[in-house]
Amino acid sequence: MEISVVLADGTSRTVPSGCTASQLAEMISRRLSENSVAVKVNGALRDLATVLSDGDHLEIITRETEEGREVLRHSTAHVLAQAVTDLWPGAHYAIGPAIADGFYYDFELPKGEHFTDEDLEKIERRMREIVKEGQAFTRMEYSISDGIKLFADQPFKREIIETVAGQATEPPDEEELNEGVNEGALSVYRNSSGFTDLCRGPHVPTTRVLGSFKLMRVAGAYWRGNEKRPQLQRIYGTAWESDKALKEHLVRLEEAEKRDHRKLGLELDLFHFPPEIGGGLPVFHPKGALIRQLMEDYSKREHRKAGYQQVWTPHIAKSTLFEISGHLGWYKAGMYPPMEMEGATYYPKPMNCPMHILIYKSKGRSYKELPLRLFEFGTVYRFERSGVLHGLARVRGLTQDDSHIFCAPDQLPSELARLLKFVISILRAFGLSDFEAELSTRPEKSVGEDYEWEEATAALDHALKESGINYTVAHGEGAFYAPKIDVHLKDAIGRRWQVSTLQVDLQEPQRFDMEFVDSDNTRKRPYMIHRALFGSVERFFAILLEHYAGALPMWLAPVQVSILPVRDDHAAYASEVAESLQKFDARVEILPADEPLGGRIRKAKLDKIPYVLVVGDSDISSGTIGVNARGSQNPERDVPLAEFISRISPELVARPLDASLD
RNA sequence: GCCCGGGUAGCUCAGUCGGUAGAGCAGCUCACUCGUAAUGAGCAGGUCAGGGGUUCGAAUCCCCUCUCGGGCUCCA
Repeated sequence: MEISVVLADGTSRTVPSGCTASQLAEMISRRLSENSVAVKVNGALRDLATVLSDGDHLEIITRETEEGREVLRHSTAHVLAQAVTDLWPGAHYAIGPAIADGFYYDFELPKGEHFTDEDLEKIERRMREIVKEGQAFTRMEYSISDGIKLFADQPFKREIIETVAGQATEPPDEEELNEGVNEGALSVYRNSSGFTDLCRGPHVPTTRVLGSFKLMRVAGAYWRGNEKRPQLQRIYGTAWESDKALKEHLVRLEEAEKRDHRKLGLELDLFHFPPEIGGGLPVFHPKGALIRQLMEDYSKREHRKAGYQQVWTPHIAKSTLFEISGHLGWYKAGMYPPMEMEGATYYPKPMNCPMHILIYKSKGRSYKELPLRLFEFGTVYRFERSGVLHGLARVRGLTQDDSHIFCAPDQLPSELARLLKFVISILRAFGLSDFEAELSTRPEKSVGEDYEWEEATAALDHALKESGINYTVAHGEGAFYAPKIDVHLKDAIGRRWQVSTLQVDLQEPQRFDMEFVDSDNTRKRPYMIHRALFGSVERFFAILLEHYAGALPMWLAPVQVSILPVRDDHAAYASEVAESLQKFDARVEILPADEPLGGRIRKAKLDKIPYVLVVGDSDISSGTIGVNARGSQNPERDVPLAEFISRISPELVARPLDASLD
């Protein structure tokens, strides 16, 4: 008997009945067979041991594809659990999925034991033994009741099974499906040594195909992500299709570490976090403050051009304000504690919106004033839990480039579209170009009328379509009072950061009883849009530093040109050159000749100065300079000063070309 | 907040078995005056995060606190 299957390239192939995917791969080529880790049968991932049926559409998954890596990682996680249960008999294992670049597995050790860093080496050694043994992964199906017996001494596995079996209340979620539980039957994998795990699979045929992995770290993780449940020990690892790919990944991690804004902040003398001030509260040194100022100045100018009016509001306000706004109701945990003064209670503001609303309400508003766009670099304070603080990316005192736009209901779609374009144009001006947006819709727990939500969500959707930006819809991920758009960007080494956020607020205009007089002389309620563009200046600062690895574009560099006289007697000429450049608003420093030139070059390079100029005898006589540009391997000699000035003057002016609106 | 790991000079780090603190860079002084990624010498710099305990003796062992990092949870 023979059957016919369809391969990924569309061709048909006749194979004997009973043929498995792995046998098919062997028939096609030895190379394919060696590189295959799983198979997609009619679109579903399966083990290579799967017996093929007539008419199946097949795609052999090889190890270097994303899906192939996922299988390798998942199988490696499985080996990790096996190693841990070998070394700690009685250890409970919970879940162990593949994740970006690797995998993890959560454990609970007997007698309250915890893993230490040294244990990772021990576990890794055991894993390598298992890999060497070439243990086969075999898939089996169990009934729910047999499964519960099988995992009698594995409480977490049992809980997963019981949940699905209806002995608990929750329906199966994605995680449980991943773990191999489905209505009525369990999918279980057993190694040849007897280790058994609940798992949907697929897995590689034997552990021998694994090996390019490394355990990275141990961390705490709550069972099912719930901080009320037991805290387990999570081991993270990375795994790849080859040692080469693994090594490349480790090099990428090193590269990312070099770009860490906390490290760069220290090296380039930009900011630090004095313990005397407190966690999450940075101070900016002169160079860091200058960069901030350049960012803010540019932003302010563009906001003015785009029809925003800048406002200023204080840092604290009486509790009354936050009672009206509702912050004390739903955001209290995120607020700094209150201060009592003259019988009133004051809070540091966690957001600027209530104060901007008061500016709106300071007088009667006409439809002729709308949209009213208020804008502020507003510093807010939020009580972030100590464990979440992370350099400038997550702080307790932050400055939002915050805007609140009040418009008539019929202006909402066009205003949002305009706003999103503006946001993108500013982000581009900072040299960022890889964006993705996320539209978050109404969550289950929320307030407001259905028609309001629909209208606001449709307006946001319209804006996204107008902007042409790629976006996904995150169903039910909106704030409880408003749908929103979040803009994410990818930096130079592919990391995603969330920056801008746009929200259509359905609550605050009501809470503050805001209104305007329309052209028909009736009072109407304005719509309100919250918008942070950088997100926070601190965070955006961090993103820029990491994106550029500290080598900021000319217009943001705190020092743009470093001038190095070769000898002391060239100092006067160096000053002349400096003055000429300063006439064009260049930020210049001179490194005097009290140490050898090579040493000074090195310092300037480590400071990532865009242009290092060397001036000596021949330059004085002919009015030239030596130019050593950042990133260039070939310093230039005898460049006429005027020529250099005209070369850099476009760079000295803030902003790249596509920064303006429309 | 929770789990794991750290905290030694401004920075990066060494410090063995518990015997009382060390290097490089940075800083300062002096000399050197040099054409493209580290000139040399000298000086100064420390309550070994803080507190408590064990000990004849603690950077080192134990406990507590603070703080930083990696995660979890959280994130308008």
